[in-house]
Amino acid sequence: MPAGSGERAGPRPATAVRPVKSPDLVTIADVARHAGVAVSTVSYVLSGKRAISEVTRTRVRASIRVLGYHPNAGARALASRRANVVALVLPLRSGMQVPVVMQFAMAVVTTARTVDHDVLLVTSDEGPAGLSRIAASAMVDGVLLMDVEMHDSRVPLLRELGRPSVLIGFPADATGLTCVDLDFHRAGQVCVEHLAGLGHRRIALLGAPAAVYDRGTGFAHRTRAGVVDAAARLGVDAVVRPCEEGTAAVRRELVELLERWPDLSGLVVQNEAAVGPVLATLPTLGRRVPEDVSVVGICPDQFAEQASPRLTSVPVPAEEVGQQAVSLLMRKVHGEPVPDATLLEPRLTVRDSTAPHR
Amino acid sequence: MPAGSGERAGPRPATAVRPVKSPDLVTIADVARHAGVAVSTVSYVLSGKRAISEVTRTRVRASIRVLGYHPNAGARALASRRANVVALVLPLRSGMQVPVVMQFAMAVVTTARTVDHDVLLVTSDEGPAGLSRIAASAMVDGVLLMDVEMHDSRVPLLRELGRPSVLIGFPADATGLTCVDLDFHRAGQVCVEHLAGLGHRRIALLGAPAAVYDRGTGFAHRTRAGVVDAAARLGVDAVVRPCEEGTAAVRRELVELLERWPDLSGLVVQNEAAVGPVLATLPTLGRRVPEDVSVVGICPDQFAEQASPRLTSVPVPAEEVGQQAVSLLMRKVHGEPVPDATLLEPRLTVRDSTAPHR
DNA sequence: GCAGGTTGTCGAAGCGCTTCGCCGCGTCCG
DNA sequence: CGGACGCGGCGAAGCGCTTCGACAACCTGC
Repeated sequence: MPAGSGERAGPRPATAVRPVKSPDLVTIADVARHAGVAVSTVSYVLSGKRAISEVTRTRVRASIRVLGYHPNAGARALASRRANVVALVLPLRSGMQVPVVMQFAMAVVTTARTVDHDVLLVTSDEGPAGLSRIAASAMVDGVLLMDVEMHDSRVPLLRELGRPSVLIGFPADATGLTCVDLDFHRAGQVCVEHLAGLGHRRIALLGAPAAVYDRGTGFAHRTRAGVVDAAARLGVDAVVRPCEEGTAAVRRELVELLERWPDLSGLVVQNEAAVGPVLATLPTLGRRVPEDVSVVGICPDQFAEQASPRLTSVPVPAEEVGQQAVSLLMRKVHGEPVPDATLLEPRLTVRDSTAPHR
Repeated sequence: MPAGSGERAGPRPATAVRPVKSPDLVTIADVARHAGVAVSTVSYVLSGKRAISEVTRTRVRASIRVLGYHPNAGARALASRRANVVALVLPLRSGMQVPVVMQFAMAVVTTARTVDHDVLLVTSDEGPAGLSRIAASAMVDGVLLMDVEMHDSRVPLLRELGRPSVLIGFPADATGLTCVDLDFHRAGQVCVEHLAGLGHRRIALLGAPAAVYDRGTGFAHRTRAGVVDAAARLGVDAVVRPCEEGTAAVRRELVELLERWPDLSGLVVQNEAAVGPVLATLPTLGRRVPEDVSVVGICPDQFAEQASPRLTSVPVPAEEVGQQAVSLLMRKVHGEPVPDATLLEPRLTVRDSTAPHR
């Protein structure tokens, strides 16, 4: 070793040290040498795929810690044919429920980390090519697809790819696919049941923006179906309408709705961005919440809590969906069988925005 | 080829097929064979690092297309010591401006793709360990850090890491770091200048939630400073207050503010979640917008457009910041010099929520 | 007509890791 | 007491790619 190369009394504060070799580099070979064992032994200590004696194991672990060793991801992927990375394919477009998407993403990342995987963020606007690239380059072991539409162009591709995948949301034809989502159909029903139970006989669903329905996004359609179903079954009149975002649009919609059906007394709102405006606007139209009109939201709890009055709601359990999705994906990656469909039961939380019909 | 191995009328729905060879595989060797050249030649065609004759090049390209070849990312990373991936480190916590963050993320992904890079999503709640792991495992060529705080614990670490990095936001001590952001200080000034120009003599800044200030988040502090500066310079009275999210909190805040300073006629709102409530609440307190009170927002254009009245605002140019960040990062990755600080000039768009003081 | 460049292509040596086969032990059993 | 076996460890063969040096073949210009 060149004398005194390790320490410097120079002015530089950090970054010093950096032993002998080039920038990064602490390879498994370094660890092996330091611990006085073979490279393969270190590998086995790490993977646990073969028995290693207690004593060697601790020695190797110590060397790893001392040297600050982290396996090179590329090399590992190459040799093991496992990248320990999953792709998260997010839509990138208007009308999507941004905070919910974010919650999903975060839940996915967090859960993935607990099983030693990282997350590659892919936008679907790169289209099929993006998916193929990711898959073919073996960058990822599996794919998580969000915001799936009823007739989603990515779905057939995904089938061909033959890579483990899990969809968050349901396409029209889910054959051979693994899907997870809140049971929106049931969620729609639950909202109506709640309102009907309070005696409301005419209700409205204020849904996602029209573009979302046109795109055939599953959750919107399924919620609508659930609302219509339950209404018919319970004998209440339900009118469903898409709703654009923005205070002005919401006001317009409400005015029209109340003009046409003055006896409207229950509202289901499935549009995060509309919740605030709806609650703010109703009083200005002479309808108090909940005295005159009861409002149920399908939106994150955070919104419901912050609204005033606090909103009775069915939250989208983003966290839970994200966790489920990752754990299903991991099972597929490991070749285990998984159920095709996982529907999470909606839970309605009663707060201050709903009351019995007068 | 085994006769008829491609199609199967069997009962299994998907996952079938799996032609001849093992799972994935179309390697560079396959391409070379198909094109009748050496492996290295294919590599050079791909990278353009050596001259290849027109004729060979097209032949190779054709083979690549025919076989649907995509280079194995792991192998490439291993051999070239380049992962072609950048890490995007996002905060995961309350009080953050979710839609803006999302916009950043999307801009980053999109821009990264244009320079042939992918994006690994990392949450900072894994802490320093996460960063070290990512860096040491050579998964990424560079790091993008979002939502940087004034005294951010990740910053010293980042310095030591010696990996190319770019921060979105500014820490207190930015020595040796590359940072990009909207010039929030200037943004605060611009808002005040606009209001002062309209004749308003007492204004308030309704800022981010208190937690954000406590955390020492740069943009909040810098905006506040800008507001205070400009107010002093222009001789207007400015009061600054943090503001929690939620309709109720906003109302409380406004009531208090107006009680204490009845002559308040200008409001700067830097809190996406508060914009709607503020505009909805002011009229109920007997203040029309913009006749009695002028409101300027620092928030995404989308919010400003959807508000009613349409909000005069300084948007956070997430798209531009994202692009800048990526392109700076790429230059660092390639060893080129880059400026330490990139401050984007704020642009104020006048809409319907501000008017001359009466 | 030949030294000295180009230009285009090839072969081979790794990059850092996993994994397979092998082997020297100590144990257990027949 | 010898063969079978499990345990703990080693060495080496790749994984698919990039890159370096070599080297034909083809120009130049004197």
